[in-house]
Amino acid sequence: MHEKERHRIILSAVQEKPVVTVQEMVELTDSSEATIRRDIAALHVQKRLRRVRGGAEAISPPQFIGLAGRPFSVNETLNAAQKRAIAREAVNLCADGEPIIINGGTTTFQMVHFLTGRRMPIFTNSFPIAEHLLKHSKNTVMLSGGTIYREQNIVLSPFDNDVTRNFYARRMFMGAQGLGPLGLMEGDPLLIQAEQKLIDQADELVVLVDSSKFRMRSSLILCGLSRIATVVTDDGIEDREAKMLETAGVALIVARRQSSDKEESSLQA
Amino acid sequence: MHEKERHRIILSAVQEKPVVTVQEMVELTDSSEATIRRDIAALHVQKRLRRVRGGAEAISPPQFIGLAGRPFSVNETLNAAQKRAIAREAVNLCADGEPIIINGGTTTFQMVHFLTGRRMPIFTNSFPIAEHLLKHSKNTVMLSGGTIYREQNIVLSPFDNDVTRNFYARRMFMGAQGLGPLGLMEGDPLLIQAEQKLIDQADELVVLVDSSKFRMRSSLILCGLSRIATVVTDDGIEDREAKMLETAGVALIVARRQSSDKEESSLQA
DNA sequence: TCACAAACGATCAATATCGATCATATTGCA
DNA sequence: TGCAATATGATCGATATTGATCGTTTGTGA
Repeated sequence: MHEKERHRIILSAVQEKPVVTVQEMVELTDSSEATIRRDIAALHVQKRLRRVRGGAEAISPPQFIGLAGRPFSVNETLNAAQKRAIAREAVNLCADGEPIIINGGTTTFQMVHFLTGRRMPIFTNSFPIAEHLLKHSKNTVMLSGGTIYREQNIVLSPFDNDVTRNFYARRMFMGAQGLGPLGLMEGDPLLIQAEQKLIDQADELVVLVDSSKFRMRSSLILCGLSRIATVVTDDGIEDREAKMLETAGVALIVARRQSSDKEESSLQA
Repeated sequence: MHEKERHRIILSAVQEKPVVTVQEMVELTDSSEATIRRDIAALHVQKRLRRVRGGAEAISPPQFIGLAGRPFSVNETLNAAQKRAIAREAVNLCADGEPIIINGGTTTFQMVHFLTGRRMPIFTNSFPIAEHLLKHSKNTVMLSGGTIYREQNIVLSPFDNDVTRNFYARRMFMGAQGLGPLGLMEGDPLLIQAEQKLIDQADELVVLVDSSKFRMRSSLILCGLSRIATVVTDDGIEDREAKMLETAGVALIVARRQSSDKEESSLQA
């Protein structure tokens, strides 16, 4: 990864939340601590961010902390490393110029960091995703119309005749609350509604779920496994669950987790 | 492949993505590193791009123009006091719970400051207005769907069947580039398109223009004076111009500047 | 206060990129 | 065709960036 690209990613991340750690940036950019420190130092003298012990913080007022309360940013730190690794693999599936749809959610939001250097038409129903992409990338951003729901952070119209129907993409990316033999499960009826509007606007459905989601259950089923083209998850997935996807004809991508295991292996004997 | 062709490809690539690597260009043009370096060096001295280690980046203003941070930086400070006073009067027309439509623009943007304590359904096609209302007010915010145009800061769909048609309000607020005997004038065709979609969704059209706009002319006419219900402007308006509005049956509200803002605006006709 | 761990800065080797040079290929023109 | 001019590709030493490893500093909690 090149210097400019890292800088963009770091700045992108530092806007999303007020303070980022060196470790997070290491995971995000897949480079060493030393490099990240040098980057932060360089960006600091450029006054593009402020260097603090442990990482960096935004030079300007928060600007980006979730919209309404906190449902977004609370969830944000939960399994952040996994979500980022998963998001990275998801973005790797995309080719420049290829239109994609990104459904709102905390996992899919992580995709924005890896989309900063890309240039593609992106349709989303997530206000924060649209906002971040607008401010930190050159992608063409399209947003669904309707009421902005603060808690879910999505834009949803009660009508069927909105602009959503006029957008088509090869791939749609979405998260979920659970994934089991019966298919994709969601917790919030509002999200189901939003997802159902988008799900038919793309050929391939790519589902981003950390491995804990295979053990989650919910009462609302969005669609069956057969509708899913690809699942991106982390290495916490169990053989039985992988088998389930395989028999359903779902492609599986396991995102490698970058850090967090070094402590274990470096023994003290 | 000819030199000109490579240059064209490189420039095209660097416009699409913020930064391109030498390697990418080698693959794209099927030529050697040395050639690409020479090309980049040549384009660099021509100031068509900026050379950086590992590749090249777009010459355009370092990073993010458009909305980033401050919505409309240049226009923002221009006549800010007047615009604020005008926006205050415009918001004073609204009753809590009454739905309104706010068209994007620098003057209408000022309305957000006076809407922070209100609670009403607000429909807008302006991304910054929606963003600000979301973060700093409890109003119900509805946004039109479509592509987000960075320069104009509006969301516009090329289709007629978007959610805009499903929203109705008593009043619509909009700015303009000029206001003369022939009616409301706008400079940007894109804005005309956006405004035409909204203009029929409200009974009363309220136009917010500082008094300098009475002397501005433009080539694109949005609608005649008769379509306008109310004009809000500042005390720089001349008698002749007020007369013009009166004979057209347009209500006029003159906003006083901040200094004596305890006084109510003088309503004339 | 002390011990400990995390974060830091400096250094060095490995790697990637660059710039210069020369050999080769292509083009333009007589 | 033959020749000169230019463009291109390859090579190699010079330079810059990166990642790892030190010892040191800073923050934390007992």
